[in-house]
Amino acid sequence: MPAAPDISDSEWAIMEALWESSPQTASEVTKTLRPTTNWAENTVRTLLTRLVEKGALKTGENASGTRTFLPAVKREACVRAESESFMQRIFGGAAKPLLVHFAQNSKLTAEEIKELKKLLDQQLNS
Amino acid sequence: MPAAPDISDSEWAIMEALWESSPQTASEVTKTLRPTTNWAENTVRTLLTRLVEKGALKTGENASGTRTFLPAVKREACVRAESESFMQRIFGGAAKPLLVHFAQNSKLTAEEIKELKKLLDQQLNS
DNA sequence: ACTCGATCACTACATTTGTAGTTGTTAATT
DNA sequence: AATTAACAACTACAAATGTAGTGATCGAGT
Repeated sequence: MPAAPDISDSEWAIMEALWESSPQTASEVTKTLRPTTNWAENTVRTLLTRLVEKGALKTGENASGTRTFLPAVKREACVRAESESFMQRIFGGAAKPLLVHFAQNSKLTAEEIKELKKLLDQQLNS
Repeated sequence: MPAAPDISDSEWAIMEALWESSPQTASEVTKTLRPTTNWAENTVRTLLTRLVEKGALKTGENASGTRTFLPAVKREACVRAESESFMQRIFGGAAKPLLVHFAQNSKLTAEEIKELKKLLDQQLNS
């Protein structure tokens, strides 16, 4: 599996669309994102091209011979990479202060808190 | 308190140095960061200037009349802003998946897990 | 007074990012 | 066949970022 490339903000939106459902053609992606971004189709095409260059996407063809795009890297890998670099940048690489920060600054429901506690317990036996 | 401005990667290193100890002159900051970054003094000066323009730093003078720099925004506010935008970008703004991710992907010690659980409990009564 | 090192204020310049526009080709439609 | 709509491939261009270099000034030491 290829290393997760650097994916910018706008590019991330494109990736999400394709992780969500792929393959898609450029115009399909544009339509998918239209409600949120309102980008011109050429903008989407530029981003798609850049993502292919970066190795984040691969291309194929649909039945009518139109180029389609699909992820070449797993979302989970990219999330891990971005998370790692964020944690490094802001929390000096330490997970605990990060978790403390988000635990304190988010309004979590009682239900969510219960689940998180359970998850932490599972981390213990491993 | 001023809104937290956008602080880039390199700039963040400068801010950390000054949150850690301020005021500092440009050459002091350079020396402070030298071990980690090895930046030329002019690089540091450029970043300092940009941060002042952005309103992230203020300037003063030391006894010898040399310009000094000090934070104009609190670290905690910047951490919150960066964290917020990261959570938005990668986890669609939802805290729980983020917490799940980091809880699962970090090797936490038993001690840390205990502390985090306690912290989560405190979130309950509030 | 001259020189040297520190400080300042500008300028420089390649990359990356955000956001398109322009041109050429092709396939479907009158 | 001419028109038009998609699609593809380039080109555009400003702002932000990373990383300095240059030239002017000023105060300290010789």
